[in-house]
Amino acid sequence: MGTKIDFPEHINELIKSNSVFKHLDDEQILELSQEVTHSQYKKGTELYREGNRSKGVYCVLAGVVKIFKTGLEGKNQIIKFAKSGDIIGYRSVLSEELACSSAKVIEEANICFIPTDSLTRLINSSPGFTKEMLLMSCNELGEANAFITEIAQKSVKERLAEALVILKKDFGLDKNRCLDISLTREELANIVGTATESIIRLLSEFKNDNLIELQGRKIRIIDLQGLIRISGMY
Amino acid sequence: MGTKIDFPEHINELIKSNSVFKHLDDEQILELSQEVTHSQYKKGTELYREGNRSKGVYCVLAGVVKIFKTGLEGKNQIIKFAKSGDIIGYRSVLSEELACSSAKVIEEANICFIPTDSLTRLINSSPGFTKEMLLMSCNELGEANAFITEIAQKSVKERLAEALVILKKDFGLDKNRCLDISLTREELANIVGTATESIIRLLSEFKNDNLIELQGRKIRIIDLQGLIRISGMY
DNA sequence: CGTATCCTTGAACCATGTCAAGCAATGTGG
DNA sequence: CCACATTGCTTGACATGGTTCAAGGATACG
Repeated sequence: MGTKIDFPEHINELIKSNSVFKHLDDEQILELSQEVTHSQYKKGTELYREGNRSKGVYCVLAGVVKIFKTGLEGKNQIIKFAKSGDIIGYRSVLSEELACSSAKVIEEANICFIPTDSLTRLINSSPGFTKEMLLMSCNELGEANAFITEIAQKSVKERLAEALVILKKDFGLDKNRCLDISLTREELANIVGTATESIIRLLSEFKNDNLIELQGRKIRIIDLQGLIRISGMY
Repeated sequence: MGTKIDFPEHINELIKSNSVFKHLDDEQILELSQEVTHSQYKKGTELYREGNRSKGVYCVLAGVVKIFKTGLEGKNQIIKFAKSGDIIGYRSVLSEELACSSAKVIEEANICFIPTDSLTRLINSSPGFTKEMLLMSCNELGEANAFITEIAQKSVKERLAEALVILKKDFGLDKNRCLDISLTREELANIVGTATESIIRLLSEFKNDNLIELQGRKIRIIDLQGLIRISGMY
């Protein structure tokens, strides 16, 4: 087993991180490995910003990045979180448009960067790669459509309950059964699409109803079924 | 000029309808033409339904189809309208999942159907086709993300104004400067994500403010700039 | 030309946003 | 290590946009 060619460790990790790369042959990987850069990013780093020209895509190997759009009065809407295995920023690169969202590191992250030209070459030379990208895009599209319906039809309380359930699914729980992601109240509000104050009041309501416990930003899940019931998921 | 092979007329129209087909060679088109079916659908026809297994994709040559998701209390959220040149239902086919939305004809439509197997073969044999599909998917993804932010942050009034502006852009105006698409108040509500009554009250407010005129389902656009200003688009 | 669907309006209610004020936690420079 | 600044959190009071319910009128379509 093992690769025949001795690629840098971050390239091996990159390839393992996402199935889009699985069809590439050694030659394509070699070429790619000479163009991919790799960095550690601190919390708060902005990877790209809405309205700017994209220079390439980012592949998250570790850490967490939030993807968001800024509305009229500077209020942000979080579209998704990217974590290990996620590729972000590809939409504007492929459509050759300005970035339509911003990306900011919210947990120290380990990220590879693939320049536009390299990505374009992969698309043109590897049908398998393109096909995997297409699948990825379709999956995100399905999630986005579900999100639209949810935000349009459910109450803030239902949406918050669902957000907690989804965060639990995506990031899991630590040893204390707390959500393994640290978000400010404002960020929670920017997921749910509501005011910070509403989040605070609902979280404390959930606490009173013995669904969760709170210690600062730590949210301990006590009654997952209860949250699912409130969220109206099925 | 003209094609060397004499394909059925609907196949020629299909190929002209959308750039995803532009990279196919005569052999691929010939094969496709033997598998594609073609029908006229009356208003109200259901093409597919949320939760069912998809058998293929639909290419709209003429008419209008609404794509929507049904929420908990039977309330629908319209995700998009498909018209001439649009391909629908591809997400679930490619992801091999059950359909996550429903499609219903709202204006008599002329539609080609491409079975799953044919689509899969095209994807596997034509990198150009796959690439175009990827672009299409990315564009829809961009629109979906914009929609999320809008519905999460804007008031019902702003969203209705924006919906009218977008309908004007997508469907144009007839000779009387009326929107060239006929929607019930309920359908408008299902786009905007609100109650039918709210739409009625806001439409009549817009009428009082000399932005639009109403004659049944006909909506005449009087002051497009005014609508754009209210919508907060820029 | 009757039936079903759609549209409209009023009234009451309430979920949610907004504003204001104070506290807690965290970080920074002297 | 303290003082100060900054940022985030919480709570209360209040305003209001939007939903819901109910009832009657208009319109579309077979």
